[in-house]
Amino acid sequence: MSDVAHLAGVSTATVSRALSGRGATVTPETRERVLRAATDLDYHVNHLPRNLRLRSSRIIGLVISDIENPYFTAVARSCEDVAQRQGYHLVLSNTDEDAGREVASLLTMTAERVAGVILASTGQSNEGVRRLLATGIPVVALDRRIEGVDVDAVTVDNEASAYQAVSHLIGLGHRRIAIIGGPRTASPISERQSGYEAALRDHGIPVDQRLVRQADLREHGGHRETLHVLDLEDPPTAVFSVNNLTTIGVVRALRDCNLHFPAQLSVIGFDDSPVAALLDPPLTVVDQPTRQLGARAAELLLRRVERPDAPVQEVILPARLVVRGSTGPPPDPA
Amino acid sequence: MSDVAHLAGVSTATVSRALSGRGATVTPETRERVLRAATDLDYHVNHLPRNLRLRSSRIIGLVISDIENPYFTAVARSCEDVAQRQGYHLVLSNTDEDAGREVASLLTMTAERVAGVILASTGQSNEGVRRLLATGIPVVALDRRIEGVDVDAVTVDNEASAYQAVSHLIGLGHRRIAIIGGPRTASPISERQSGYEAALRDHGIPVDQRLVRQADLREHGGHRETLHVLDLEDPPTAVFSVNNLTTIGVVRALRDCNLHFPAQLSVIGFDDSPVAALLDPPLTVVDQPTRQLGARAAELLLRRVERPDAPVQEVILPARLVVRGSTGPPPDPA
DNA sequence: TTGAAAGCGCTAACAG
DNA sequence: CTGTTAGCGCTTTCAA
Repeated sequence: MSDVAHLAGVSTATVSRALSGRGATVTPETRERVLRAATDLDYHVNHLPRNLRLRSSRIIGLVISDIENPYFTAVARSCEDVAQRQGYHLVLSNTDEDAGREVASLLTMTAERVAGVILASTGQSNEGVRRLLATGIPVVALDRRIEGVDVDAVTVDNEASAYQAVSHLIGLGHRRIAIIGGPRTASPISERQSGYEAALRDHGIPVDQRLVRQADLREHGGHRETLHVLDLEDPPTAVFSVNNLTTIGVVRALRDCNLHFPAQLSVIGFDDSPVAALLDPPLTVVDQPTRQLGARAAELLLRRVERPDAPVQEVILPARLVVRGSTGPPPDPA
Repeated sequence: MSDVAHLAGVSTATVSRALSGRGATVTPETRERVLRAATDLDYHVNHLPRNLRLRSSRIIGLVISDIENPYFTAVARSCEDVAQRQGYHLVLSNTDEDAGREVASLLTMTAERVAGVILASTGQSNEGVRRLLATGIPVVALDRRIEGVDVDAVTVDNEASAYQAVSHLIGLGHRRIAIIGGPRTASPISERQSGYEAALRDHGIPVDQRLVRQADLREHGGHRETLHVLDLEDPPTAVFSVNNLTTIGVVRALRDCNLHFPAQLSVIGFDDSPVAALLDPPLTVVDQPTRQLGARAAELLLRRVERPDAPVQEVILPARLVVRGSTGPPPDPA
């Protein structure tokens, strides 16, 4: 940088002003000279000292629980689009639903003084979040609320969408509807279960706890729990799967049992994908607004980076039931 | 930090040595005192000055062309696992096959002085790579070679695997085999096309250019090009799709035309996934070793971070044909 | 509008 | 083994 200053015949302060041009006042002519000198010397700014001086970087962290889940990658993509447009870069970190990894990630991000963090928390510890906030780094909760801290959040109206999905099944005549759920610690999952229970209750159908299963949020869990409910003496006529990965397991289980949907069993999954529409028949699903989730989260975060003490905001987005071929009336009573 | 030094009754240099403990020599007793002081004051190290001083961060960049492609997320996951185990963090950047975004990403990573970069290049410009290397930041090519620069690389033996896939079809009796390819600029794609041509040639089958299609690497392209070849007066009896996203389009096109595989047309796709096995019948695919690709790339990079002038290494991993139900003998001549 | 100079908070020579 | 000291390369007051 001092080389550039020399060549342009100015001070390093002026080079800085000319190049970063942040509200700085430089003669167009001086700027021109500096720019040319920088080009001639193939000079490119180094962010390390800048970050130190500014006590922050233009990087925002996105911490998700499963990088291989299309739901999160869709969210990540839209986050990145928004961030990039504002001149921020995205650091992606994958926790695998492991609270320890989550904390470790957040501590590193704190140490690196990222500009802010968007977090889909495992919900098992908020130590990492507390340190971020203590260091003055804003946090936006994505997909899941974070217990015990008051931060901006972008979530989906899980209860309403589950209610709608289950009501659809009830409307088709189903009475025995299984739910393949997950750990209650994740708020979206427990909200979907609540929506399921509310829909049954409102239609005068008692909740049969044997039909309420908790799987891991993987294909394996969906497969196992589906086999479990199919094995009951009074099996369900419909299955509501609350997660895209478990849905794959559900479909595989039906395939294994040689059961066809919707003739023998109706299926509703969560999250849409090109492949959901490719199954035969195509899957009825609850489609989450992933694009918007990511974009809104990034917007909320960047807004707060600029105005750290704006009022806390919570955005709840609606999901939408996409009715396709995997749901139909229950089979005639055996 | 100076607060901690005060409380522990030592200098900041000793605090640094005690906390980062890099080959540093501190009495266990002193370290103990420093650690306690740090805990008492809730002190946590700030990487910004450290990065400046060390002229580098412990962050490695991973630049991919499509964050929503399961192939790349699987690679990213294994990269991150390896990196994290060595105390590095991963910055993920998505270029969307856009050379401009690729260059911009690499310039930012250069400015942030990441420890190294793993790059699946669009192959349209190596300006970003040149600046990285000029700044002394190592680069590993992933999936695709980078023209004009001599760097470590981890790729798949695309030609051999395509050869194997097409030979499988020929062995079943197919003679008219279409390939749904992509832009030749991406080396894996053009290698797969070469493998396709070699297999035909070795079996005495002429290459019919009307069956060689170049799609974008998206679902849409696969769909369109499949419809195109099906519309020929002499349509193929088998389709080889060289990309996981185009394969989805291929399957959708067959669905649209009410064609069943393998009875009326055999299909081979690229990249395995839980869903490929769920289609009815399940898809025959070329399964790339994504786990290994990511892990080897990260290992190569970290090795080079430590020994910058080790000899350049190129790792070529084999892919494997997984024969399932979507391939069978061609239909009886009409 | 520009320059001089101070400093961001660590790390690493060097001396003791 | 530990302290002193000198930076890392920018940004930003403050004064001219």
